[in-house]
Amino acid sequence: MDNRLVLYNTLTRKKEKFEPLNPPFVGMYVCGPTVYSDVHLGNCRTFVSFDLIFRYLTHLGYKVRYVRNITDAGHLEGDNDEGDDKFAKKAKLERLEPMEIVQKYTLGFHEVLRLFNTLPPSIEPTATGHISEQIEMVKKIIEQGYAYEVNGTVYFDVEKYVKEYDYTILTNRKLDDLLNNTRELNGQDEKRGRLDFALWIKAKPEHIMRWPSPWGVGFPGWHIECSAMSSKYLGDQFDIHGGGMDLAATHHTNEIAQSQACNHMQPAKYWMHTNMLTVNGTRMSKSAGNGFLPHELFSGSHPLLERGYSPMAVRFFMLQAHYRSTLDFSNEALEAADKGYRRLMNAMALLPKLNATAKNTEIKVDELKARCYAAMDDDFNSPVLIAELFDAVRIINSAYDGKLTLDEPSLVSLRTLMQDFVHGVLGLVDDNTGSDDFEKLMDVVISLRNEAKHSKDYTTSDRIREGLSSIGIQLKDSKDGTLWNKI
RNA sequence: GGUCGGGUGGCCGAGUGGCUAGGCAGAGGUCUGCAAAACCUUUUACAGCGGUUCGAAUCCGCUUCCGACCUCCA
Repeated sequence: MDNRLVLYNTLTRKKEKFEPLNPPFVGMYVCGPTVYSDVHLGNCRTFVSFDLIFRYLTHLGYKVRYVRNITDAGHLEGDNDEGDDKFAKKAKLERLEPMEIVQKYTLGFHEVLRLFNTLPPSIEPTATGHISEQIEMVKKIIEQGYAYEVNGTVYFDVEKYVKEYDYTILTNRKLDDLLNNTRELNGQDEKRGRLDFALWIKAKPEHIMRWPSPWGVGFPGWHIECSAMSSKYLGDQFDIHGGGMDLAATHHTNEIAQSQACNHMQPAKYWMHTNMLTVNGTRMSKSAGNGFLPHELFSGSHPLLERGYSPMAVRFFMLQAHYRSTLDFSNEALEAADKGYRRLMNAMALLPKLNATAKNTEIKVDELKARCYAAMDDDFNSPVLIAELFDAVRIINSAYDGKLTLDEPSLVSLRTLMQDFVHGVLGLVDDNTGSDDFEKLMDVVISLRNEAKHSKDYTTSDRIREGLSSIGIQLKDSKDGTLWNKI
């Protein structure tokens, strides 16, 4: 097993050597979506990033248990007992039961991630399926003295917590600044401290999603589900906790506090945060109204797009940036990524057609392979990996053109390398191949055109080529025959 | 206002104290019936100003611009 993997830990703000608590097992928890609306591309980026991480850890031989939750309980719009439950609000708008909303957007989420070729997590627990675990955890936190109940609502006592623990460990903020920047408590507020947050919230009469608890009928606060479910499936302490960077300051900070108060240990050894997808330099988000929906991108129906892009081209686009960098979304950038993706896929398609020769012309596949691992070992640096793979693309194309030769071991090694990294680690597949029937049909068309060419009937051969081009099929002649691909 | 992260060539986007990132686009060439594809060659960089250093785009300081978080969002 590779032991040179280094990853950036938000907890320490440094790259650290990856040493799992119980090798070869790795526990990874990633905060999933709140399924009250369509996922947008920014959400997708996070899940594609963690898919890359999951795939690489698995590729290295780790036995990864990847837990990603579905948030389907009725959290409030704000972190206090005001505002509407998002599901109830949406249910009213769409005239559906809250659980119909949950079902609809859960299915949509799965469909989109399937199109992006992400592997399903090992466990995908839902918040509503773990109400009792959450209640148990709240009870334990109260027992430990870090929470208090007021009129059926339970609050986490941050002021007590900060006496023993570092509340701002994840984001390195100063407690005084947090206090100064938080709303004043108003007269009706039940909370003792300004930074206190709800673990369990008393349901108002109109609140639909509600469960009985020791404190009366209510629903869980918006951080407790992740603490409860991660410890249930991965233990009180596990290896990696991930999510979008936007979750670090509040959600993850409170998760750590809850787990520490309950179990007296850091829940995760490594905290990993993925950066935001931006549009014109500004974060893509639901509330800002600049969110692209996946189907708008695939079909090109979004007003800012000139055309549609395939899910795999978009995945490639995302992987060409490092997960901790922002990635800016534009027509030009997508266009470039799409072409690069096709170039990579075309080379992949040539790989089986290559023939080994007796001698190798100075191609050192082992060195290339080492560079690929070095790239991924350095905090999952997929852009550098892709740059290395384009070296392989050049080798493959040159070999196909007969401009260099590969001996049998090199060719086998090259094929394995490309298979492992392009398909296995990057999760890229060719979305442009047709069905078997279609392939056979193209063989017929191409042979007709080649007959015309041989008889110097270029009018006919060009008509075929232009006709195919007009329906998006590009022909590529070479000495060994004619290849085609969809544009 | 506080905390943090950035400003890299036409675009996207890596990286680094001295050695070509890569993709796309542009230019020239090879191949080709023509084209495409492919291959070869090639132009455009590191926000600004100081400092450390034999050497900085890379480290330090200042300036400036941008963004994220601090309020629901991956």
